[in-house]
Amino acid sequence: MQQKPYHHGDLKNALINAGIAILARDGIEGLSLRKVALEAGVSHAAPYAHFADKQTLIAAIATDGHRKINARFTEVRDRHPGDPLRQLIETAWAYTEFGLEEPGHFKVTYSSAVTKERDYPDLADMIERNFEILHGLVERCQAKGVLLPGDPDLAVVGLWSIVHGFVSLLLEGQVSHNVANRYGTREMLIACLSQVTRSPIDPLEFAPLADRGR
Amino acid sequence: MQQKPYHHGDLKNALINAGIAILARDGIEGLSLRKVALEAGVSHAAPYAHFADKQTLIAAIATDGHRKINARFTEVRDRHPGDPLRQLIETAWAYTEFGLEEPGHFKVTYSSAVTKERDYPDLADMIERNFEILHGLVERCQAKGVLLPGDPDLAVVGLWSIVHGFVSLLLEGQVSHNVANRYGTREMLIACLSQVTRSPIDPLEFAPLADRGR
DNA sequence: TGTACATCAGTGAACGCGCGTTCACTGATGTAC
DNA sequence: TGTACATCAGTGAACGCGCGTTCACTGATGTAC
Repeated sequence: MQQKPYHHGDLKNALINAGIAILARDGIEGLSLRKVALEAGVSHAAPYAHFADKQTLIAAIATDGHRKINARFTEVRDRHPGDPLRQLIETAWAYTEFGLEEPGHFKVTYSSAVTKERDYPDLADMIERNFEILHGLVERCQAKGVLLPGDPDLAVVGLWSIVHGFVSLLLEGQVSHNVANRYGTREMLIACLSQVTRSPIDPLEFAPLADRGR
Repeated sequence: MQQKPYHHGDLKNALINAGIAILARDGIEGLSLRKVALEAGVSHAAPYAHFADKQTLIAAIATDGHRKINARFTEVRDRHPGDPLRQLIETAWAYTEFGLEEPGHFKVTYSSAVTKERDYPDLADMIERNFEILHGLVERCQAKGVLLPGDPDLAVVGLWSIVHGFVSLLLEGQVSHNVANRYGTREMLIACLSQVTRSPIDPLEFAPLADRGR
């Protein structure tokens, strides 16, 4: 096994993962093609064999982010069949966890850094699939009286707004320490969700003690 | 009146406004000290007479953003005394309008581009003043049954999350065209708010026809 | 099985650019006497 | 009122840096016969 084969084998995916690693280390501002190449152990021109330009790499990283979210969402949906309130809460929590665990990747995934979805069909496809998961979730919640009736498209926007806003405010350090020090992240999320939810949320059931103060 | 007096007179504020202009034209990525100086009609080293470094200028721009939000918030509060639901909706709308009218300025204002509030007392002060306005609003809403009872601090986080998330998703182009083309911005905002609100919102009262399709 | 050749992935030097920051300077202003 | 001088705001050249992208190249792989 030689240490440095001339041909990498799977450089395309290696570059995507290198990009994610850079995002984790240096944040969204620190993402450059040259760093990505260095991280992947390859010369700085090598990425151009796999990506037309920086934008295209970013689109691939965003697509990967949507894929990870998709995996989390479907896992939650399938784990709690017939329990829309639980699905709602755990889906929101999965989104929050992704944001807190990989802030840079999260921001790229939901930023306009990639403007033209039209040019990246894989990305547009994943975005739509995730929208449809939320759509189904919202419909089930409405059917059980967990959410108000009404156009589910609007309800998705409302639900997504509150969770996305919550994560964004946390990541940007906007939530006053006065509040964030007194409650755990999951507690705060559940407090946000209780405001939109039409059935009361029992804190003992949904915010186990293990999460208090987290 | 000579065209180019050697001394500007009010360069500090001129630089802040130049920065806001750059943000409007080139967005948050395009903000550089050199462009700001050029925009203000001054050599690129001149800003250092007024700001220690780029961070400090950004902090001043963010402070100005919070000040503008503060002006909008207090105006709304004083225009609708004794009507917390109206105050809630118009405060949310004022926030949304600021975001849509000045996306770059909005993003800088609510980003972690300036990390250490501790070092910018004016900024921290404005942030706290705006938090307190929201705090008062939420308490009035709770007292009238517009919002659920509970720790007002948590309710502020929930309310702010939904509005901030809504604006962020709009600015990042994440709201599917399928939805955004069918509803006006104000309609969507009010749909989001109806989900948190405990008193129903009459669309005819709060989303006048003039705003439909906007 | 062996050879010629096309194809492909990765290299390293080079390009031009805009950036934040510094530094010695200069022009204007204000104050002390 | 006039002069000397300290203070201050703005200038322009220069620094070193990292960036995206290009280009001629080279090493490895795969295929045709």
